[in-house]
Amino acid sequence: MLDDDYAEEGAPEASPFTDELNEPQARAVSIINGPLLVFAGAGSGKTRVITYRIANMIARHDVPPFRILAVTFTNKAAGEMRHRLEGMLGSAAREAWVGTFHATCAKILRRHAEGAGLTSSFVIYDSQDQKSVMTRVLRELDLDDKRYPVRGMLARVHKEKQEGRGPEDMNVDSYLDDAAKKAYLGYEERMRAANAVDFEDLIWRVVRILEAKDDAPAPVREARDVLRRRFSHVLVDEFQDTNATQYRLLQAFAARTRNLCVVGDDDQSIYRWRGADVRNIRGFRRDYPDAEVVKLEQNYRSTANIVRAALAVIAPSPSREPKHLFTANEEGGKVHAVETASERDEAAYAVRLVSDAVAQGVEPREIAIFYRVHAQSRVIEEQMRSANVPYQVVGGMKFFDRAEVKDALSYLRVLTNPKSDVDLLRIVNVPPRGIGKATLERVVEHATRLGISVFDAMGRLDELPELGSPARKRLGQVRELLSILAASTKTQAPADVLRDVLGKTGYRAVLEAEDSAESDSRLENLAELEGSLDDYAAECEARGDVATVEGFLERVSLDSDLDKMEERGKVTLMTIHSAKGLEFDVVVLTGMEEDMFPYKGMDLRGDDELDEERRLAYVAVTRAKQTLILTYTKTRQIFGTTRMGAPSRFLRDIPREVLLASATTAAKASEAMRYVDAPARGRATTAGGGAFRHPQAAREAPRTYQPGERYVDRDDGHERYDDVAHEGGGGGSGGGFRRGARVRHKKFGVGQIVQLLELAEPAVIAFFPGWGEMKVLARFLELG
DNA sequence: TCAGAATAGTTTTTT
DNA sequence: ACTATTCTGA
Repeated sequence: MLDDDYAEEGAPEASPFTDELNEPQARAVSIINGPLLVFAGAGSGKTRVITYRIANMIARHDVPPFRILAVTFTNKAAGEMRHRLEGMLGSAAREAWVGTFHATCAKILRRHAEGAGLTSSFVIYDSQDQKSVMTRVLRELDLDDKRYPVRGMLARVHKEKQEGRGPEDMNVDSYLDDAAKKAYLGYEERMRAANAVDFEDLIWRVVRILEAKDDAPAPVREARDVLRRRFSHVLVDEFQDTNATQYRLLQAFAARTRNLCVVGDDDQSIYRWRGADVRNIRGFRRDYPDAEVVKLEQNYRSTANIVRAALAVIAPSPSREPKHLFTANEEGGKVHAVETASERDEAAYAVRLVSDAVAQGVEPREIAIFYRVHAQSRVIEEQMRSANVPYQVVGGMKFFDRAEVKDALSYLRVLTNPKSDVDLLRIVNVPPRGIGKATLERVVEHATRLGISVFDAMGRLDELPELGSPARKRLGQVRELLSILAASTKTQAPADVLRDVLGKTGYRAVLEAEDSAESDSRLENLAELEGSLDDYAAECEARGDVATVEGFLERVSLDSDLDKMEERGKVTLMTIHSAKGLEFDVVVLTGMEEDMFPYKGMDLRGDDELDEERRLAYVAVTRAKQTLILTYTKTRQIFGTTRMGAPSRFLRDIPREVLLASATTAAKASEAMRYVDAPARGRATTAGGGAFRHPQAAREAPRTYQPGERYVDRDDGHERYDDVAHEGGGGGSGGGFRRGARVRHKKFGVGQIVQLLELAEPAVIAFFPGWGEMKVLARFLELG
């Protein structure tokens, strides 16, 4: 299987990176010099190829590890890569630069802060912080936030930055452009005064150093020359997700040697809305016409049926790089498509499925439930909790987004960088110190006028004669307090600094005095934060580094999942976006309805967005190794109102041979109930037992399918099968009680039996309109 | 200054 | 329906 040239290099059998590579994989591993473009299909062993390739460079070709730069988009991917490299090469691997774009650039900027016009204590503003800055800027510009919403303006600024344009480079063709330009200028000015950067800055500032001309100031040129010589081999994963500046960064780092390897899959480009540009892949061929191209097309992850489903989903996508994903894996079970009655029913079904899988011995960590938007997780969580299935939600409200944690972090950030206005303004009156809005506005305005930070303005209160003496005194006290705390930052362990902050500011005391469930949970969260500071310190010590508050803060801003994904024994709930790069034995993909997936926001979405949704569906499907279940509901509560949904077009793209369609009992029962209610409006009732069959089905001869799959046809043109999984329950107990029978309950009214139960006494699950599926003892029911 | 009321705005988000 | 922010009145 090995590439000939590669084999000739005489790999001893024990060498870990020659084993089990197919031909294109081996080729990708063996080409270490010159530009290389690797198309890595889903599940094609990409991570292995990347790590083997790096190992090959170091162990066989004597490339010094510290000359290697490998960039990823997530910390998880970087961590995984580092881990595998260490497994192959031992400690030598630690010298290679393996990290995310942002972490790598942050590290470089700390080192070359002067060349970037920063001081090394700069803070990284997250999107909340950025929003505060922009809000303030727009207010100062007196721009109407109806016509110029904060989010929109911020998005515009980020777009400009991602494409490497400063405010002065902007095209101004409209009032909106003009406003955006002013906002951009104001935003940059505020960020500068705060010694803060956003995520885009991290990349772009390094690019600007690397691309500096010879007339640049000396510190910039020095930094540039150092950085240009820094790496001999550059590699990037998930190349389809790079934006313009990120691509420039890679090119600049690799300019000297041209040893640039990009690995990606255009079919998995799902971050276009965030500035990622798939065209970079085509651009790469243009920029490096001599690039070798390798395609990894064999899928090792999924069953043949899942691969077939995936290919069917992606096939209609236009302008794809030609490639032929295939697998030698076993056929596997069919992909299930399950119709459910409501999002609650859908969630309940997903949870039932998950517990069944666990009961059958599947590791919970090998099971995931996906959804398109995070809002869908709530119902699922409820069902998981009531079924007692341990789960974890990835993303959503993060620990570091909690108000009290943000407060504490803001204190820490102010202590390391008092210029950080967002942080200072967040905590200046927390806990309440009697500093009012009017007072702060005056100080902020003064700071803006002088182009200085709020903290600095607080040190020049004598320039603000209009301030009353109580306000003056209180502001002075805060400044004093912060200075005292800042002094201890230098000498104390990070966790002690936090304890000091919570104590000396009275923050903890206020929460303790409150003594509510809410305040208790806040205190707990703060204790957890202290814990994570301790963990951080321990880690640093193990590595022989000094633990600093700054170091911790950087990690917090760049690590989204400090709360690790590694949790054993838990089922994972997450959006499809966060599932990229992962794999699970069992995947339940929920919300497969038009409007939900493909997602349709408030405005009509164009073809490009639709294509991206399609790729997202492809990503979702290709996460599954063994079992894939797609669920959709007939009705869904959205913004308070109930919406009827049609099955997703992606569902319909999957060929029938690989699909097994079914419906939950509730879905069928709700259908039946609609029908039972219908006679009043003139629809004839078919005699006995036909409750699950739509009237139209009675007129047509049912088509024959495999045993166990009873065909159900309906006038919406879709085909479904009876739910095999739930067929079994309840043999023949109970006189007259049988599936489909109409029953009356004192409280719930008229309903229909969906399942018979064998409990201590006869019981059933019955569907009652307005109540849903209820478990009731038979003695409380009458027939009819 | 603060609490309760009104109101707006609800995608995805590796960093 | 829900929540996170903003407004308003005491």
